[in-house]
Amino acid sequence: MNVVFFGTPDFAVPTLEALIDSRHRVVLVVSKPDKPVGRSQVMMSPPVVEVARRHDIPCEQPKGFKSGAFTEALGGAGAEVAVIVAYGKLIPDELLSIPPRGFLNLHPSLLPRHRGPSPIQWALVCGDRSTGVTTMQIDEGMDTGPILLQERMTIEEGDTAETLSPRLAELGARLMVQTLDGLEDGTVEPRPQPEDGANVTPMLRRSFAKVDWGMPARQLVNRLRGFTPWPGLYTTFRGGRLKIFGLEEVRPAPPGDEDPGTVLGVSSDGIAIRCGRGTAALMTEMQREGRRRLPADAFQIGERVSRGERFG
RNA sequence: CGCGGGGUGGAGCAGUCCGGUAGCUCGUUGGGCUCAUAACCCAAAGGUCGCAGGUUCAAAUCCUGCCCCCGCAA
Repeated sequence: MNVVFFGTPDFAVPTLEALIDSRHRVVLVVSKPDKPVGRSQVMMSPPVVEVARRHDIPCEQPKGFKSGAFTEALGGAGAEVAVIVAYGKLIPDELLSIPPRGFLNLHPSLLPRHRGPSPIQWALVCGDRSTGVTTMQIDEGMDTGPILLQERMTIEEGDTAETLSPRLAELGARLMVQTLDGLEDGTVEPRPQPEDGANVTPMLRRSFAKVDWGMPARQLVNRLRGFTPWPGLYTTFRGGRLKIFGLEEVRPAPPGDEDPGTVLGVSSDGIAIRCGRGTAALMTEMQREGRRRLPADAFQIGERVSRGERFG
């Protein structure tokens, strides 16, 4: 089949490459506009665009869909189906009917669980033991369309969004090719999503990164996993910002009624901090603003954190 | 030119504003103590103070340029 591919970040790259290598043909790639990146604000193209260029596939990077220019380009591409993987913009309903077979989406969760914009991160934040990928047909709702194929994946104890994303991207890439093959052969049938177990994940926001030490330790650890590498986790310390890169729950938690954020003790393993509901967490790796990222023992040598001091 | 912090023995930091023989904690090495120890005591080694130039009797410290690392914001 001739395919139009919508995608932007690294997560979308494996699917695009898998489609290029498949029996289908990518006739047009659509991605978000270039944007300035980094401290020096250099203009950078999205990863998907880089791949498209390497394969000499035509590219569109519309700023919006209001003008008819893009509608025309989409219609003129002559594709039977559109595939969306982490494009980053909502497709207006009036475009959905342009490709004869509609729009397909690769969603990195086991729908209907974790609909919405940040399913990978939220699976980790919720402490899920497994997650997966779903291919589906797009309808007017938010990730509510009929399911085509689904595959489960185990979440490892040490997984973060950073380690889980590429694995799901690879799994999803294979699944999307299977889905297209199956649609073409008539062996894959859309089936409606159950409403049971559905939830919608909120878009990640910068403000989520600030630690609330009143949360139970386990929840803070899960948030760190889900928010790595972005937006991360930080707390305030001696008037500055302290990024947290390593956090473990202390079990069993030492007894006591200190305020959340209080330092319970310091060792070469890390700094033990009181969290919500009587729990405690051990901060094992951190970074002061302007400074380098450090393991707890090195941090402690320079900073001399003492028992009773407060974070947050 | 988006805003800001930092580069000082192997590690992490202080010292820079108010120039004057480089300091703290940890580590390393040797010795001691101990049944023993990552614990304790004593001692030692180890530094072109990011690079280049300038001012000065004298520069980690003041001035100029450059390199590298990082936080914020995008």
